[in-house]
Amino acid sequence: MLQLSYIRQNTELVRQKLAIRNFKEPELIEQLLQLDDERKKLQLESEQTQSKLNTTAKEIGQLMAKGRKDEAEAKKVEVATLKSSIQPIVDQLSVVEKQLNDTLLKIPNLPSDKVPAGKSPEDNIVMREWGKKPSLPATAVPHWELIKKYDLVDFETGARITGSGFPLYKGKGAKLQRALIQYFLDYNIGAGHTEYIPPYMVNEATAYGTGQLPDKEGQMYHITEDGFYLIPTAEVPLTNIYRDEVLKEAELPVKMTAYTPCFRREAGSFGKDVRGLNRVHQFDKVEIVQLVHPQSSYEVLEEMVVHVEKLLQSLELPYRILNLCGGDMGFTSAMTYDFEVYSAAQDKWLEVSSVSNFETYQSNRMKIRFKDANGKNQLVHTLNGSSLALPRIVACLLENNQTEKNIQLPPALHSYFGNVLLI
RNA sequence: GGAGAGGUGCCUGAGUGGCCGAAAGGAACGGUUUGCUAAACCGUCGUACGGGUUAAACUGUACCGAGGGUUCGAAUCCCUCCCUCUCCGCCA
Repeated sequence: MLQLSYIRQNTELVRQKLAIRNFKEPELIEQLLQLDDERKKLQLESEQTQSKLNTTAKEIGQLMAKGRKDEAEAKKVEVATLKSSIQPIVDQLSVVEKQLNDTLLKIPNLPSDKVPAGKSPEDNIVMREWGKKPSLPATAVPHWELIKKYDLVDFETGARITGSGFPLYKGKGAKLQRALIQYFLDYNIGAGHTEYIPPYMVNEATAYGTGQLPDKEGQMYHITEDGFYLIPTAEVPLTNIYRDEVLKEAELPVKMTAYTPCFRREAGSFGKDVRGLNRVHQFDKVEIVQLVHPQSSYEVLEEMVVHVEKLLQSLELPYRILNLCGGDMGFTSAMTYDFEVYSAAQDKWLEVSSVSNFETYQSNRMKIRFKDANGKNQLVHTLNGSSLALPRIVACLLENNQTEKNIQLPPALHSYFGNVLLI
């Protein structure tokens, strides 16, 4: 969440930036400031009374020790009065604090200066495009047909085991998943990321930390009996590793990576564009997360973009990079680049990675700080990106590399897959 | 799942009702000393939100796993929950 002190000091700027994001409830800012004023007033009042109460309690102790019982009893009456006068203030204070917090949770992150204004995906800016769209044989078919032809993924059985959108990978289809995961992880480790295998379920506090709650409640699978959520991305457990920590400045940047399955309910997305692997409820993804010094976060964002680019290039998949406009960006992001690969048989761009800088939006919730040179605690900036989400990569690999008789994987995968051809 | 023990600051660990935001030791940081390293010595060494100030100084409140309760007063007593450890059971 945003920092209240920042909103207080830069109210006008905050309003302007939220407008770039097409934020629908600008009146929340005004409410927030009013609530904060009220909070301060109540806090001051209750603390002053509490202070008096505390000193009186100490005096009673001293009087008792000296055996001056009557005086002590008189003081006790005094304390009782103070206590009854403080109670309504404390109650009111907690109500206001709750409102304040709830309001703050409803305000999205501020877009950075480089974020274009806009309302919908049409307003995203294509930064660059790489690679040549392949010319496919006349017999070329979309990946869901290739999957059948080569018996790589069995959607029907997956649906029978669980439900639609839970693919059952099989044979070389399963092996390809494993090869890609291994390849992506090795690549990230090579760039200095520490590998983790985190829990795949998280508790409520963790889901709040990265901002999945309360904003995206309906998108996560919820295990109500235990109060857990299935992770929609490794970002959630990874970033929360450092929740409530104060790092040393020298420990930055913290670079992490993890493979995890990801679970998404994607409510309301049924219908279009959901065939085959285009959109599923359970998918595999390798994620990178960084905690960095505020000064370098935008530099790191660009580095992460290049990092993902090189990975896509090694897979020889044509891609383009979008600078997401304010209206299309996620709630918690200050700036996001989306990566889309070209799916030749569908003639479509499919999103395979999203690289974002959250600045202090997440770290403020999670209280991830570092001690700066002056000994002051500052919030770190958090960033993350996919490198990469598998299903659509698989879809493109299959489609773009199909020949009349087989599918030819790019050389980068050979040592991971064990041979050149995928049949 | 059953039985027991326990959760205190960066770490170890003392503290069983007021003198405790918390002893002591270690680590870390700054300094003195020193041919270098080591050692020794001195100092600093929690967080959040307020008040105050140009900024400090200074100051208030809260926090000893979380939430309630008892009490004039709670790290300390009571209740609930969470977590960790040991043993047993079950199980990949």
